[in-house]
Amino acid sequence: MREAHEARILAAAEDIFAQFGYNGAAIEAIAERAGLSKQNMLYYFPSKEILYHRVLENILDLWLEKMTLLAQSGEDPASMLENYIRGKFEISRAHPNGSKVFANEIINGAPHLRDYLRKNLIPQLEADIALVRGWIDQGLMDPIEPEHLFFTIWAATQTYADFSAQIELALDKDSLDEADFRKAGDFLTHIVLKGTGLKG
Amino acid sequence: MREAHEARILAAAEDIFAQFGYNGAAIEAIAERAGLSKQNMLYYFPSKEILYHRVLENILDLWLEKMTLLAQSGEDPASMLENYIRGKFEISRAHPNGSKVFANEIINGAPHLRDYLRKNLIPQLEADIALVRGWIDQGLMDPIEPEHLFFTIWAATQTYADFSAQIELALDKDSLDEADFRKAGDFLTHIVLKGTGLKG
DNA sequence: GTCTATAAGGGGATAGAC
DNA sequence: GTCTATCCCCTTATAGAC
Repeated sequence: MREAHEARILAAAEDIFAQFGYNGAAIEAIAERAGLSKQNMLYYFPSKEILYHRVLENILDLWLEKMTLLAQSGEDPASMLENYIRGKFEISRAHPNGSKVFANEIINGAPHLRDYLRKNLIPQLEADIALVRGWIDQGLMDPIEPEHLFFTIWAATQTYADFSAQIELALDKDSLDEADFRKAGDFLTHIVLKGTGLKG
Repeated sequence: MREAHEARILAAAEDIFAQFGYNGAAIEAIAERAGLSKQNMLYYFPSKEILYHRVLENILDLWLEKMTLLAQSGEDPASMLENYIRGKFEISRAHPNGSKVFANEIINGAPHLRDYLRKNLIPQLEADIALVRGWIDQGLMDPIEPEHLFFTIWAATQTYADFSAQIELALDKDSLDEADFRKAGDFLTHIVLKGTGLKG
């Protein structure tokens, strides 16, 4: 019972925070979307701040769990990198609102998130960078700067969630479907693998 | 006099809107940064909404003026595309806060901007896409989907402005300098030109 | 053009009955 | 756990003197 309510509230909060940002989101709007009164929702999440933290946490746990290059199952660099890219697109497709909440937070300087990122994201990134450097040292890959490879992949995959309004406008569609994400994945995979010298 | 005040207010507004979003930005904070009282600022810009519109307008005019592939002076596709990429990086470097205001707006569904983009951005994009299609038809370039090329370039260049908090954390720097932007530009240029078959 | 004062509303949070 | 009622602060915007 409590669990079901919390889940509905968290889902509603993700939507509203994504659309209006932290300050623009009214907790009353979140409660309404979850089918509760504002006061009742405050029984489950005593403050807006606490609710927001929980939403951010959920997204980040999901991301960090799945999104390390090292966790990819491929045998060779090209397929590991492709798996990583496809995986990030899949998260963007499946959780666009979570991505938007995160994006809002980072754009505003990551006031709630700085420490969490330093402790959790950065170490993963360092390990992935070391892996790529190894590939370069072995002559498997062009001598690019691995940091910028990751920044570019993150940006290019998340843009289909975060900037969907602009992309929908450009593609003249009401919403992006799986085919759009597949094409985007095809494109990025193509230029990353070929562009880094890993393939063709 | 009026002009000088308006310019200071607009600059301050860009900073504050970038950091706090539309709703989170207090006009008093903007006024303070501009060195005026809130009431006095309201003499120049009668409402928050009007001020925000002016800030958005300024950014977009700058972007649209400079950022069409067709406007690049290069002779061949590779140098035109490189100029385009370098130009977008330069705007990100020079106007990070403008980029953030724009990003906030798009993430939140572009409520103030939808019509403007449809009228101004989309036609430019269509023309640029047609140009790239021409290169593909002439066999100068791999048969990629031009839309996604542009989405990727936009995302990868703007991320150094919008997500600077994350990137600074990853690079362990207080702020990004020209060298960082140059390296980012080198990387993106390399994988785009090589990845699309335009070079090397 | 700039100031003091204040109206008007929204929204987060609490109190307390049931 | 849910409801009614309410407090209180923050913020936008206006009124009016100088």
